[in-house]
Amino acid sequence: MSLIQHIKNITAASIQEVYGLDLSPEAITVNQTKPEFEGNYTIVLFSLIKQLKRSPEQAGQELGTAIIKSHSDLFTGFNVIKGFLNLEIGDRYFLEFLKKSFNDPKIGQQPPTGKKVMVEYSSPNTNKPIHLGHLRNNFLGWSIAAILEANGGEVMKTCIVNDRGIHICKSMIAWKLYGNGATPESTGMKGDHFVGKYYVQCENRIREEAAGILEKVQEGNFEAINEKDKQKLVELLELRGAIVGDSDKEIEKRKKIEDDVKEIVRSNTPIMKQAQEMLVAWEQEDPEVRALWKMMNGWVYDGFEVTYKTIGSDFDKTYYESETYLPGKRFVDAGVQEDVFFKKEDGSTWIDLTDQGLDEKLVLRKDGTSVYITQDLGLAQQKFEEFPYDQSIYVIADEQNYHMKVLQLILKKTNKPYADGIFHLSYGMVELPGGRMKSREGNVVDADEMVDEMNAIAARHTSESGKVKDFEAEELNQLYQTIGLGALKFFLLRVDPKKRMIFNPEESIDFHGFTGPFIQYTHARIKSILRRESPAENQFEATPLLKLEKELLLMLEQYPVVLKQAADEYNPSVIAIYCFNVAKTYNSFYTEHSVLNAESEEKKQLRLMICQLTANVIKHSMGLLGIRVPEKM
RNA sequence: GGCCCCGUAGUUCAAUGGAUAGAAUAGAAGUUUCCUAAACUUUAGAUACAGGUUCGAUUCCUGUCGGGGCUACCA
Repeated sequence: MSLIQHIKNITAASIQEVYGLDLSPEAITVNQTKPEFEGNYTIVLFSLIKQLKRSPEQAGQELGTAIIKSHSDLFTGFNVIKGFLNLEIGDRYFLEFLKKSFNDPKIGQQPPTGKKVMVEYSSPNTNKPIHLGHLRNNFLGWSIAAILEANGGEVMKTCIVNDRGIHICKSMIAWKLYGNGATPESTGMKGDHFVGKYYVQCENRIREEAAGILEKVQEGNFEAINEKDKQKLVELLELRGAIVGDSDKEIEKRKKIEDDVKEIVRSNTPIMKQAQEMLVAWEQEDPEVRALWKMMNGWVYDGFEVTYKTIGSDFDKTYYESETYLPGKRFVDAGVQEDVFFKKEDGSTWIDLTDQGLDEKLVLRKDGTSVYITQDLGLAQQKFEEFPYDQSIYVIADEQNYHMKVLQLILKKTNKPYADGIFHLSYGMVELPGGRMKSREGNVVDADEMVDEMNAIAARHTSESGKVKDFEAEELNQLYQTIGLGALKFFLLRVDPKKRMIFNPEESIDFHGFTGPFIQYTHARIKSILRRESPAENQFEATPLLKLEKELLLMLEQYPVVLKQAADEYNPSVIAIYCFNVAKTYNSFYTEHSVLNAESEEKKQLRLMICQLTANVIKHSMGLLGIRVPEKM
């Protein structure tokens, strides 16, 4: 049991004993004592005083006395300041903890709970390479899976590849029009980048063509627009003309309408029409289109494989949208039979969510083809059949909050037993100082380039320090990768997933301070000591612990609590922050006290054990973030 | 228009309703005959604004201002 939990239980028992009041241990707030006060843990009494019918001071004195009296083996003193009861933990507890756990490389690992959890993450589109935002997704998903496993869960990692749709057709049509039969091999490009090049080329072409059409449309010439869109455009242009003022609101309204107009014009460009035709041909299983699709997706998968291997993403099962959209349609058909979905006159299929405060939602187009959410319905069913989970986590950016809400709601309305287990791990997007990244506009930070750059910086720092001159070339490469990727992963995981974060490409990611390399360096320093001497498994006199020794042990003892918190909150940043604090405290300890030249043999043994324990906790916790720690750097 | 999220040092991030709001970085000043200075020590600097609830509010509620997202027969 963790010390904090133990203190809660003891406090509840003491309250029972002194006041005859039955309180749940969970109703008691126990914090770590602020450094400016005496003590290690603090019981906050304010919330209790009404029930205890005492002043905070009096309650503190009475409780403190009772707690010390009943557990003189654990506590050595207390003080009361205002409503805070500060408790001093005796050295003995920490020494026993140290002896018990210093040599456990799997420290923190919890026994199996039997809980089955599926984690879907990464889920790329196959029309372009992955960028910095996708890296946050990959690192988060991988780390959450590891954290849940460490807490005793049985975890299955999955990935849904969005391998069909209009975006892929854009790459395909551009390649057909401008590629001249080029391949990744013939150009020496990585497959995903190669295909992404054509996606951007298609977008550029759309923009060019749209500009010309837009000009004509504004002159009242609609010859390039289909009949239905023409109606819409006329309406929109009228609406726009009616807004004449120049207040901020009116300017914004006009801009919104203009954006709608642009979007309609874009879909009427010749190249876009070709892409749409290609999509229809794909659904009709046109052999030529399918062959091209297979070939280009194959190139992308070759590229992804390299990137995934580098960044450490792996999956127990990969799903493909091209294989789940048909089950999705069947899901909808079944729902129509059960009257959960309904058909409109034009043949489209919908679900009414207005009783939930949402709108009606389309689930099949009037031509019977599936939309985005259709395949998610089919996939959810398939997932549960293959892995009957207690919980299914979707690591998806927060721009899809509405989509995920709708998905879960539909599954509930269709009485699926697995609907309640669905959890959307909604994370904030990575933005640039100028706003969000848009593949369409090409202002993205490419993942492969980012990794290369981080490795290069790691190489520069390493050679400047000159500390690993005995390394072979291959070892050096490994080290650069460990440090560079460690810096990148830590940078993206140290922030609360729910919050969006800003990355400034002008300032490269730091290697000092609150960073991965800082912690890796601390680990390497510890290992340098342990290479010279290992702790002996002998009994040592419990000499009084010095302040930093005790502080470190106090912190290390909390590791399982931190692990649980990270799992409960689906938040790897809890671990990143904890691990940084451990490393920081260790560095102070390291500077202040010599290990190998300690004041006495007992102190040396004590400190060697602390070193060993610290290294184990750092290695294990960084491992949960997907970050390796080097023996030397 | 409707729904949702976010405003904390110059910057990037912390803070289950609890003590004097923590870090990192950038700034200023120091530390190496001694286990790795990617380190350590000292210093200065912030809760957008106005109300309310509370013994106590960065946190909860209301309003104002500012930023973002969603509201597709795109994915």
